[in-house]
Amino acid sequence: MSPVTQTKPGRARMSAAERRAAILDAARSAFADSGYHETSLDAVAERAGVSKALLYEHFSSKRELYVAMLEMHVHELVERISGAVAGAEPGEPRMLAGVEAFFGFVEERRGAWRIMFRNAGDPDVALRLDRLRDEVAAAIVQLMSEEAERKGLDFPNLPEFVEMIAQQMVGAMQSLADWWDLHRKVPKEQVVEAAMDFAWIGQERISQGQRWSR
Amino acid sequence: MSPVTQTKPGRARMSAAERRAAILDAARSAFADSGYHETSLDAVAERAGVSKALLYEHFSSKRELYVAMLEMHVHELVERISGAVAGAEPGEPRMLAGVEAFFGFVEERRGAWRIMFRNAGDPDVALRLDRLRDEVAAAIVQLMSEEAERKGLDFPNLPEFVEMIAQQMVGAMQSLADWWDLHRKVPKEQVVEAAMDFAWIGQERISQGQRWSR
DNA sequence: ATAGTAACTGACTGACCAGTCAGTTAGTAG
DNA sequence: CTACTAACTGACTGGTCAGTCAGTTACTAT
Repeated sequence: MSPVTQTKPGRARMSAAERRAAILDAARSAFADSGYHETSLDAVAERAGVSKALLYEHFSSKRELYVAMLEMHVHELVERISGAVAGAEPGEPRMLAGVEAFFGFVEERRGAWRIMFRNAGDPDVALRLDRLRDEVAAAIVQLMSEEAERKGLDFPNLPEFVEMIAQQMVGAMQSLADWWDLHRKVPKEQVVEAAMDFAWIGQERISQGQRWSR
Repeated sequence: MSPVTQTKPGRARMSAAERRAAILDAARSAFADSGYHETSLDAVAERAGVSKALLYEHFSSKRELYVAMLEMHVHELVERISGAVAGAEPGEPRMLAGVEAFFGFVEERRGAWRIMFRNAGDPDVALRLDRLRDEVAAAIVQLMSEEAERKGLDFPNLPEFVEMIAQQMVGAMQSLADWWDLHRKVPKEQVVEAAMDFAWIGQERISQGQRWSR
């Protein structure tokens, strides 16, 4: 037996990149459980199986760690949606693809979803998320405009109008996702369907020039 | 001149009820500025022009103070909406009344709105707000069902379906209100119109049995 | 006046926690 | 084997802040 160089099990030494990834993962699960302010870095360190000091070898502050972790998931979400949208035919199939990609993310990355839109807590972080929402809304505005042009219709000339519709679509999806998070028994297809029923129909009628009164 | 009993100006002694109200008001403005965690009770006390110890004569903890303040505004919002809804004819006018009351609140009570849905921060507080959202959604479900019955239509039998539509309506309004908070130049009527265009049309078509595909 | 009580305060404490530092340990190049 | 470096740690600190306490001040009833 050569009992030399024996490291504690589970305390394997890792390369910087591996350790960084492990810390990000621990951060995700810790923050998802308790929110930003309620989670101490000691708790994150413990979950990652390292000392708190090591966290500072990889991230220069609590906020930086949080933001790096958040950004990772934001990036994934954006990639998934924009990939799905880009690969679909214009019009209805495109919207369906986007909606499905979105709810797919929510389904698979439950923890990530919670962090992204339910725990912000910190003002700066909330700001970053607001920007994300606005980007998504802007993308929707873009698609709706193309759509309208394709059909030879024109939207109400009021420039804020389309923006307001897009903001509502984003809010509706987000709210539905939150609800779903607490009602997981409902299968994804039904959720997607409800989203399409509500948002697509509303949007489509509006783009045909129909308004609520008269 | 009778320079006796002279209190420092602005440090007037008040009855318990007056002081309580003053503290709640200071709390609203302080919390609205910086969020729950970022606001210290010393800051609230200073804004109210009293010592921190006095806060504890009226509220037994920071959270209790926050919740009391929140509850006050939640109550006002609920009253305004339910009052407006109750006083309107069923169907479209009813929804319009509700939407108008809602955006009226957002317009007049800007600070309150921000506190309520933008800087919860604390998990318990977020829970209270979730419950509010669910109550509102439940009320919408109720109205939609009555509406459907009145018209002799029936909604998709799937019980979760109506719930999902209602959740989306709530989310859409909330999101639009947030957007409006940053784009105040847009007049209320246009915001209300956009909300009605999106949500009413979507809801109405669905209640006529129309679905997005086929 | 005087006693009683309700409003109010300054000064304190104990816990928590982000962030630091002076090291130790384990791979790895020569 | 040795020197070098990169991964890693325990123990500490300084600041913040919710919550407390031992009072003081002003109003009110008798």
